[in-house]
Amino acid sequence: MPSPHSSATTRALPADLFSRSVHEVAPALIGAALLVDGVGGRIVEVEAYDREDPASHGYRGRTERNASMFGPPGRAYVYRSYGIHALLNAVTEDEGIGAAVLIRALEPLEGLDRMRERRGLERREDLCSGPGKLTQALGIDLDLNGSDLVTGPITIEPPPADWPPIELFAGPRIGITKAAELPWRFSAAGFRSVSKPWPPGLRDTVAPRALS
DNA sequence: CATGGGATTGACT
DNA sequence: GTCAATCCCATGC
Repeated sequence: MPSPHSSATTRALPADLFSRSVHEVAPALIGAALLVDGVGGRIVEVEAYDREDPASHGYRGRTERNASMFGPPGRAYVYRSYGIHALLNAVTEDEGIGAAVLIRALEPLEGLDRMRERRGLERREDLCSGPGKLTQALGIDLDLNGSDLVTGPITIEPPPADWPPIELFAGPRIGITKAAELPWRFSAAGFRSVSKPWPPGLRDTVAPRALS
């Protein structure tokens, strides 16, 4: 429920944010608000996939499935994982370049009742603690592949000013076998909603970067 | 054309 | 800890 005096909730992301390097966009999205029709929360975990990354869907070029990854920045790349789950990415960098940020976890903040209905679960920390869980909780499916992340229905906005600052961690990505050593997973410290805990000794703090 | 693996999750031993 | 659910795509014959 944004008050008319709260510029923080209506402030836009930098217009060119998604056109920047995926390695800049990924940590910048930690802490941002992700919403679909009033349901969503704060992004607490992401991973970066760049054009030269063997683990990226874009690595071997454009296919029917990954076409939106090569489209304009600031769009959604939604694909079906393991034949079952829909996973959400934010497309980055110039059109023609396959690079995207996988959204891996949210801290649920808005519309928790609808999340619980869709997920068939009660516990808050289980609602959005994984890339397939958050898409189910927010009702994101393949029909939103290619949709605009600024105009919606899926929107990503900067964190409202009254949300506390976040301590950012970087570490290895999850669930991949190729290029698994690259520290391109980013998460917010102190949230139970991250999809998996950090292995001890495999994390480093990163200075949070302002969205400007 | 057949096969195998994957940016996952939930149920089960 | 193991395993099955099941779609897209890469690889190899």
